[in-house]
Amino acid sequence: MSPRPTAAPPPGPRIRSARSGPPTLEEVAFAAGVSRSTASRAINGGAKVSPRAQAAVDDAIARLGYAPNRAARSLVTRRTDSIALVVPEPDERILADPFLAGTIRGVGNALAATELQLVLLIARPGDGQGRTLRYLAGGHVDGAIVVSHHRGDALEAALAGGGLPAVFVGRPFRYRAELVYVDVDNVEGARIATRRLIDAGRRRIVTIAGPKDMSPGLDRLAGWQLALVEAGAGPRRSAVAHGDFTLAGGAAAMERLLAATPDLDAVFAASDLMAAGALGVLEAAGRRVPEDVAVIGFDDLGVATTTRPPLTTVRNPVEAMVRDAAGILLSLIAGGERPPGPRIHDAELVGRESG
Amino acid sequence: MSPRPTAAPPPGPRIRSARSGPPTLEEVAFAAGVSRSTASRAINGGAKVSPRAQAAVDDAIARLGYAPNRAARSLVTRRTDSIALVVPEPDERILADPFLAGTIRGVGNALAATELQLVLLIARPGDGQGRTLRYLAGGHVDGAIVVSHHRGDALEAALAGGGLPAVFVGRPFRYRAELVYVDVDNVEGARIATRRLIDAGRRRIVTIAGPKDMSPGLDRLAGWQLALVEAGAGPRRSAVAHGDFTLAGGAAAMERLLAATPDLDAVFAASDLMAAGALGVLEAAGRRVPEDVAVIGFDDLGVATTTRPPLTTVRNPVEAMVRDAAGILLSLIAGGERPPGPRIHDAELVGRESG
DNA sequence: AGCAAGCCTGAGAGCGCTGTCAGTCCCGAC
DNA sequence: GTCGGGACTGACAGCGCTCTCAGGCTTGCT
Repeated sequence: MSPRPTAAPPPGPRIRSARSGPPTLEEVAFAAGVSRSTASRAINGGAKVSPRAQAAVDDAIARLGYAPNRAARSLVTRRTDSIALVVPEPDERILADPFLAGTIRGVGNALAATELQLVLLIARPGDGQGRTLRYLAGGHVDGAIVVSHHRGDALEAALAGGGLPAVFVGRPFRYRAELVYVDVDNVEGARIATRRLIDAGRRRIVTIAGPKDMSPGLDRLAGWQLALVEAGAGPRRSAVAHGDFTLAGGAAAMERLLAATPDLDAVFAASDLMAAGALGVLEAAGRRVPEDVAVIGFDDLGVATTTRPPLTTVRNPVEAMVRDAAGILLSLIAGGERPPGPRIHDAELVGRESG
Repeated sequence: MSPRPTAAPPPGPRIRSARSGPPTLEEVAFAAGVSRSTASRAINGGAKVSPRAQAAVDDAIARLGYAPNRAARSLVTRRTDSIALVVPEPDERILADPFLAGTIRGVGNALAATELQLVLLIARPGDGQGRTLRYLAGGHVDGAIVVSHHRGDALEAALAGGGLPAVFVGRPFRYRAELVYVDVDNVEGARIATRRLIDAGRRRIVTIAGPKDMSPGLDRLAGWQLALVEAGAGPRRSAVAHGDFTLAGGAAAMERLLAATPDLDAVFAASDLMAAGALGVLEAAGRRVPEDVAVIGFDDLGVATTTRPPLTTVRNPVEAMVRDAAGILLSLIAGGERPPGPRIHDAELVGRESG
């Protein structure tokens, strides 16, 4: 019983505390004149609680400014009411920052309607299996959304067990049937971009591909190849240069391409940032865009409109994709069935001036 | 004692142990042949624990794959071992995404060495005092880093009480002595940028300022004015146009400026994104950059190198700034003294081609 | 050899909350 | 008037962990 000494400390100076900590359920119950159990019931769901008791508790909560202690609750319910967003360390070679921002926005939106909190886990590369995995396995979150991982990420293996509900954003490099993921249709996106180039009469279409250890890099390269094959033009080895999704990487790749295939008249870059890098090199080489060389990028996450000329690109619906992932995760956590296959979002061509 | 009924529930599909949930301290202690207390001591700090016991516990932990239950620990220690990163909803008018990414990277780095977790709180605009404030006040985190808020954010008032250790990144719009913050020297940054323009012989230097309800917007405007006054040239009213830190906003502002001050020969934009927008308008208007009009931006967070010509700009050391903020917060949480004043980082001019 | 002083260790009491279980109370029905 | 039953309610047992308290045991000193 003893509802804790309600001694009066110096007039509670600030927002919370200065008293002996935030109010507890015990105090709420006391203030409402009911038992702890009833107060608890009134707070959660309110089934089997008389309107009178409910009102009393609600009132007490408001008066005291009560907020349930998450730790205590989670200790008994075994739920944490928070999910992890696992992102790779945003190093130099990252897909570009806008991607991260879009991701966060998407998850944030999806979670806004719930009481779930977002715990950001930055998977540091050197860390390997360490911290992140331990945290995830430690039952500190109810589920996880994993973004943009590289080949060999231990996460995939660890999460494949299905112990923890998890959804990947972007096809896991090493696919396993148990893994749930959402993605943009990278192959198709690259295909339609390349197709546009072909339809415009370009004859020597090269590509700046992404890293070989990231699925978007691979898939976009495949789409480019596919389009060429469909058009009856087998791609040439010298027409591919790998970049690392950065501006500088794109520029370097463009230089290699120019050297290997001087007669190129179009380039499909696997990311806008790389396309931007290519633009610079092209200009320095005296090639006009799009007159001499058409350029198409991928992502449309911001950079595409800042370049000159503005980039024709393929829209990567990050936000919708991530919101989707969050929705699936929520359902998984609620005990829903694992969706039969990945959820692939359409990639849409955005025509601008570069190609 | 009873180390939990090892009844066999339907084959627990969990990632960890098919037993009943993750291992507990009790189990570790049992495996190590010591008491729960000793095991606990061995895990935390290990003071007053014999090497023998310590080794036994370490071994047991490794064997069992034990990870402390955060909820239980936090329930008794009253610390949550997590801090909040409060970011505003990244809406259209946001300072630009790279800022967010840099922020996250900075905090991540600073926290990497600790056991602290990062909880991301997205302060939705419509939400007002709601969720975010309640969460912060609810004792769910040990401290908070608050980023880039607008005028009137209720956070400032709520956090000024000092109940929760908090550090702002960017000068709070309504400054209070109790508020701790780190910032880049916006005034000085804008001043040196403008000064460079003056020294280059530019005579009619206009500015695309930021929104009037954000401190960086105001401060950068002030720096521009300061430089002009120092040079003996009072700024003219028509030489200022406010943008909203976006590309489109910058473009619109540039158009207004061009109309109001056709003879302008230099523009200082309060952000690179706005500068990029201005670049487009300038080109469309047939003004060459930098020959006819010099352009300098602010931030150097990525866009500056993708524009043509590349932007001369002022580097905003976001990452260092945020890392600094995290350091201060950590010290605050540890009971350290509140630093006497804000920590202001130097803004550095980065010369490129636009001005 | 005897005693104080450490050094380690184990027992135990909760932290705040939920959920089970056994009532209590008030009905209408018999 | 009594009884069965539904609607609510309160007591209580932990969830897993930390931390205070008392020891038990080894040392160091006299």
